[in-house]
Amino acid sequence: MDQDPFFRTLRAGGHRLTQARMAVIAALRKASAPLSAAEILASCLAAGARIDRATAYRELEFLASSGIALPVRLEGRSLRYEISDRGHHHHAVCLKCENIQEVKADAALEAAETRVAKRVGFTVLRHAFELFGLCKKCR
Amino acid sequence: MDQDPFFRTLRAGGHRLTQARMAVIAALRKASAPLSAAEILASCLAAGARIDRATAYRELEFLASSGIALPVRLEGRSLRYEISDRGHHHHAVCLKCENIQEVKADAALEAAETRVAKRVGFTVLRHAFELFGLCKKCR
DNA sequence: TTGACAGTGCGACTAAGTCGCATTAATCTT
DNA sequence: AAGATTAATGCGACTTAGTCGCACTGTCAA
Repeated sequence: MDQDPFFRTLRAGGHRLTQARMAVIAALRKASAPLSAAEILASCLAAGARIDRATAYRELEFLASSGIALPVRLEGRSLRYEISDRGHHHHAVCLKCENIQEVKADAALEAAETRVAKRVGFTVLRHAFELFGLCKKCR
Repeated sequence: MDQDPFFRTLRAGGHRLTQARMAVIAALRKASAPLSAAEILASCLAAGARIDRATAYRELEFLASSGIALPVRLEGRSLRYEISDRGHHHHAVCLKCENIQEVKADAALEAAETRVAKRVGFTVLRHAFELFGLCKKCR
C-alpha cells in the first residue's frame, strides 16, 4: 500500500487514506471504461465498503483535483471518471452497445488543434475530442 | 413566412406552424451562441409567447429531429441548441467569461479524425471537438 | 492513547429534464 | 365559414444527477 504512487501522493499532501478513498480508487482501477458516480458507488458497495452517495461524489471531485481521477464528460451522458495513469487518450462511444473505447491520441490531430486555436486567437487549456458511432463488433 | 426554408420543410412534413414552434425558431435565430432550453424558454417568454417549460423541451427535441436545431453538448454544461444553417463548426468555450465561440471546421483536423477512426475500426457517425481555455479578450 | 480535524453520513435541497393525460388550436375538408 | 381531425400544448407530478450544511466519526501524528 505504501509503495502505491497514488497513496504516496495523497499522504505527501497530508490526506488520509480512508476506507472510502481506497474503495473509490480500487473501483476506478478495476474499471475498463470511465464510470459514473453511481456506478462507482455501486462498485464500492459491492466490494463491501459502506459509503454514502455524497461521499462518493465528494471523493471523486477530490481525486480529480488531486490528479488521480480524470473527469470524462461524454455528450449526453452524466459525468464519468477514469483513473489517470493511462496516458492521454480520447474516447469512441458506440451508439449501439454503449461501450466506451479508448483511442490513443494522434500527433497530427493535436497539431491540427494547435493550429486551429492559434488561428482564432484562443488559448487552449483543455480540449475534448470524441467519436460517436459504431464499434467494430456492432457495425 | 411561406418562403422560409425551415417553415417549408415543416409544412412538407405535415407539421404545424404553432406559436410555440415559431417562437422557438425565432429565439434560435436571434441567438449568437448555443442556448440552453431554459434560456430559449426565457427568450420566448420575453418575446411575448406564452409557452410552457415542457413545450420548450419537446419543441427543441422535435426541431433537432427535424434537422432545424442542432444539439450542442459542451462538457459541464447542460444541453444547448443552435440553429442548423450555419455550416459545420466546432466550439471554443472561454473558462473565464463563459462565452462560446464558433470555430470553423478544419480540413486537416477532420482528415486526422478519419484516419484515427480507421485505425481502431470504428465507424464514426458523429464527432465532438471542443476547446476550453481563454478567449482573445480574457487571456 | 488521545486530540485535532479531515472526512463521513444523513437528509433536505436544487437543477435539468421527462411523462401521462386532458385540453386547445392549427389545418383540412366541405 | 363551420366543423372535424389530431398535432401540439399546459399542467403537474415525477426522476435523475448532483450539492450542501451540519453534527459526528475515524485517521494519524505526537
